[in-house]
Amino acid sequence: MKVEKRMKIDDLGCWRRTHYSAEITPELDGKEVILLGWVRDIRDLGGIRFIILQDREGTVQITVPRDEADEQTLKKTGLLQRQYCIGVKGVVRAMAKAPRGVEVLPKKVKILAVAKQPLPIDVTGRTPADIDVRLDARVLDLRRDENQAIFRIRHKILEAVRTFLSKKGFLEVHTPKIIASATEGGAALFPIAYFEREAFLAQSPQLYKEQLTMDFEKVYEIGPTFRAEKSHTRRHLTEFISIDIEEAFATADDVMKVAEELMHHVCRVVKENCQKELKVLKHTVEVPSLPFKRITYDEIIEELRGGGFKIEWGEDIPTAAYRHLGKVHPYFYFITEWPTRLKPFYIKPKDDDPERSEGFDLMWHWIEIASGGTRVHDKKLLIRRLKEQGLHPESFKYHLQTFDYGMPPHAGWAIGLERLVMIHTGRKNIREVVFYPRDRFRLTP
RNA sequence: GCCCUGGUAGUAUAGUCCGGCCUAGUAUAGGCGGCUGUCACCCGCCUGACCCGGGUUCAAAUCCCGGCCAGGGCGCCA
Repeated sequence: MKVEKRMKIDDLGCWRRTHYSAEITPELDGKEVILLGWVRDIRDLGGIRFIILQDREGTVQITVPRDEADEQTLKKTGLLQRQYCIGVKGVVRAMAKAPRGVEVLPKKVKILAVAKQPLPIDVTGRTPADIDVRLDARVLDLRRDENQAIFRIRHKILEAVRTFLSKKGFLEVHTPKIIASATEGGAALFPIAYFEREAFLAQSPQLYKEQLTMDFEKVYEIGPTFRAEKSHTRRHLTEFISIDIEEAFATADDVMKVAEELMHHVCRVVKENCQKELKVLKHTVEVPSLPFKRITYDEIIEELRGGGFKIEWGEDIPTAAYRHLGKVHPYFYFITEWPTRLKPFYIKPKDDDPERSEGFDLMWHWIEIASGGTRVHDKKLLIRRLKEQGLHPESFKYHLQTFDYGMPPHAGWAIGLERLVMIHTGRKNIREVVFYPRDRFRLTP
C-alpha cells in the first residue's frame, strides 16, 4: 500500500484557457498558452517526460525535457498521474517528432484535482472493459474517444432535428411527465408517490401533443418517456428520449413525408459535419434517397411468407421476421396500413377498410425507429376504439373533453432518439448512446 | 416473465471439458528503480484474483445444488 502523498492542490486563480488542445498547431510556435484539462497518459523516459493532456477538443503533448525545464516544473510534472485535472501555462514549440508536429513546453503547471490510482477503467482504450464495468465508471468512460464521438454526433442529431422541425413551422412544446393515469394502455407505467396520491411517469406525450394541435397546429417535443417493461435487449431502456411531432390538418401521408425528409436531413448533417467522429467510430453514414419505400402490412406478410415466415393476417411481426426484413430492405422503409387491432386506440382506421389503419412504422433495417399515423379526431369513434381496446373512457375524461372544442384532423409520429443515434454511430447496444442509461436492472449511477 | 451463456488481481484474459502437475499463467493499470524524443516507449524488481453459501472427494478455480450478479436472446416495444 502506497503512503498517501501530501498533494498540494492548486487554485485555478486567474488562469483561464487561451486554447483548446486541438487549437495548438505548429503555427503558434513561440506563443504562450494556457491549457486546462486532464492527464490522459504519461511517458517518462528519464531525461524527458511526455504528458498527454486531454480536454473536450482532443489532446496535445506537453513535453518536459530535464535540461530545459525549471526545477519546480520538473517536480510538479513528476507528481502527475493519469486523469489528474491540471492547468499548464507554457510555450508552444513546433516539433516534427511530436504528435501533430507540435508540443507545449510548460513554464508552470497547476494540479487542480487528483485521481485515485489505479483507475477502474483505462481511458486510453487500450485495455478494454465490459460495458457493465464502464457504466459503473461512466464519467471516466465518457472521456474515451469513442464516447466523445458518440455524444457529439448525438448533439448534432438533436440540433439537426430542432433546426429542421423549427423551419417546418413546428413549435417546441413540453408536456407533463407526471401524469394521473395511463395514456395509451399497453405498456406498463412506473407508479410514483405523488403526495397523498398515486401518479405515474408518462410513457408518451401522445395525448397532450394531440391536444396542443388545437392551439398551435404543428408541435414537437423532445423529452423523456418511461416504460416499466421488463425488456432485456440491446435496444430497450426504461427511460429514453422520444422525438414526437403532431400536425393539424394532416394525414399519415403528410407526416411520413416529414419523417423521411427529417431522416434525410439528419443523415446529411451527420455525414457533412461529423467525419472526424465517424472515423473514430469506424462507421459511415449514407444519405438515403427520397422517397422511402412504402410497403403495406399485407405486402410485408406476403414477403415474409416467401422468406419462410408464416404470419397470419392481424398478427404482430416477430423479431426473427423483422431481422429477415432487414436483409431484404437494407435501409429506411415504411410499413403502412397496419391492422387496426395491432395499433393503439388513437390510430385512425381506414374509412373504406376499418380492419386496416392509417398507422405506419418507420423501419431501419430490422429496427423500428418511428411509429405514427393519422389520429382519430372524432370523439364518438375514439370512445368506441377505447372500448374495443379494453380501456375505460372514464379514465380519459379530460382528454376526451378536448374533443368537444373543435379538434382538428391531425397526424403525427414518434422517433426513438437513442435508436436514431445508434444508426448514426453504428453502436449495437442502446446503452452506449445514453449518458446514464436506465434499464430493467440498472438504476445507478 | 421465459430461455441460453458466463462470473479468476483495478481492467481484460489463460486455466474449468477430463479434479492433483496452480506455489493460479499473461497483458495492461498501480508501486519502486533505470533510461533525453516517446507517441500501446523500453528494461528490471514488486503488489494484486478463483462471486457467495452448501455438498461430493484423500484432494475443488475445476464436479453437483442453491443464491446473487452480468452478458445475450425471446416476448413487449421506440
